[in-house]
Amino acid sequence: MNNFIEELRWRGMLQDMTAGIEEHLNKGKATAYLGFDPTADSLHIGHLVGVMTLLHFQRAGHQPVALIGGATGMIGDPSFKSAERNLLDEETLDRNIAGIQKQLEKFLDFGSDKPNQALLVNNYDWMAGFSFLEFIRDVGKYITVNYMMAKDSVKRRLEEGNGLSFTEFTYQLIQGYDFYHLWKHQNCSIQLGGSDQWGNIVTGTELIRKKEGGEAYALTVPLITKADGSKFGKTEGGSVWLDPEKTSPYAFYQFWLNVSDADAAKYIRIFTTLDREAIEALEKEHAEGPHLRLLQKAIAKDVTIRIHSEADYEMALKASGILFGKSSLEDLASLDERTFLQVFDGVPVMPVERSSYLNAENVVELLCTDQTIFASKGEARKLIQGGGLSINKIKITDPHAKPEIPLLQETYLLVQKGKKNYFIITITG
RNA sequence: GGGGGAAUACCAAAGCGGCCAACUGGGACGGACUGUAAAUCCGUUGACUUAUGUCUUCACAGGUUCGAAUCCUGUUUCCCCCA
Repeated sequence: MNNFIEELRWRGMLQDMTAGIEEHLNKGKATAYLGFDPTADSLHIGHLVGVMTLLHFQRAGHQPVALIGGATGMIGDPSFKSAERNLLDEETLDRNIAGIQKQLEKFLDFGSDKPNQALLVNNYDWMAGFSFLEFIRDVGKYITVNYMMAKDSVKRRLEEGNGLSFTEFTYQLIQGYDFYHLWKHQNCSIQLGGSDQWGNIVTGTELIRKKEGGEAYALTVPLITKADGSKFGKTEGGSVWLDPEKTSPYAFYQFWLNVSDADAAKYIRIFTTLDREAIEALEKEHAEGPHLRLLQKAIAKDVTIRIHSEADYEMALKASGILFGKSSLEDLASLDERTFLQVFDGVPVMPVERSSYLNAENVVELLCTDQTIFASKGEARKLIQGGGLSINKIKITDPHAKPEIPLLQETYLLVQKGKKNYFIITITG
């Protein structure tokens, strides 16, 4: 059994913890929980820090509990949000919970043969039947309004003058009660969470102490930041999801590969399970040849395989080589149709009839068959004149030239607008 | 309520009768370089068109003029000062 706290500490995943937690953990197997909001049917990589925290907890021999906030998700945490959330209906919640559970199984061992098997609980199960009267009598009684108002999350909302609804105000009590419930019924003595959850977590420890004189602990992990100050986990396309339907394994792999040097050393500790020696060796190598981006590749590989699969990783690697390597028409043509379509999965497609392809006066006309690739012919012409357009990896320089480019698989043209924007023209008919 | 000023393309900001599709900066997008990076440099940034031409733009609606983003009238909105 390795030391959970030590592990988090060297990985830079320790933000704050309550006194006595180390001693408590040293006594033997403990149980900790961490909550996920079921706001979507998939987790995104922002959730990954929490998931990894639970993973380390289990690897340290302890029992992790993933709590899905079926009840709290109906309310919305006021922490660091400026406006109240829309309430989710039950049907959506059920779907979201199922999706999230499936993803958690890739990290945590839910096998019942383990003494420290992971558990998945849904606070809706114990909150749904809780009557208002019972709640204010059994829970509300122990926590003063003064205490609740002193929380940063609440204080901020009051100061901003927008106010917050009673429902939101109650959030910390519900979360506090979750902790109490798990403490009471699952012997769960620790709540883990992002640093923004600190206030909510200690409301729980407070409740446990006041209600039953019990001991409970809190531990938070830092919010992930980027060196350039922009928000972590976002691309132009939005969040990076774990669900391959929302973010393709290729895009997922690319996200990690594009992490900046400044962030890579931090992220490899947080998002992979590589041990300290391996990471330090990689860092050393990376420092000698930063352009090889060994750290980024290591993170991308580890995370992609875990979330998706070895095969998805291979595919992403292959796709990246074709898209960004010094690949040629031959490389493209060497792909069989199935692989080609997988590599370019998610790329916008513009269907063109074979007759209009054959009759096209020039490249621009072909490219502007509809608005998929360019909004106007002028735009297409300008880009071509600026040297920014390739078809099947061949740079087009003359907007008036006839589109005499061999089709891939007799059917496809791969259009490259700039370096990173790909489109496929499918010749039909 | 009285007085003054302003409204320009994604944003900021010039232009104040023809040389204005509109200076410049930022952003965005492309190119070169590179590590699918940062920094730097270069180009594009209303639409159409075989470029050197046409069409629609400078709050809105009218007007003056051969000709207006630029002058006049009205409308709307915003800002400042005095009450």
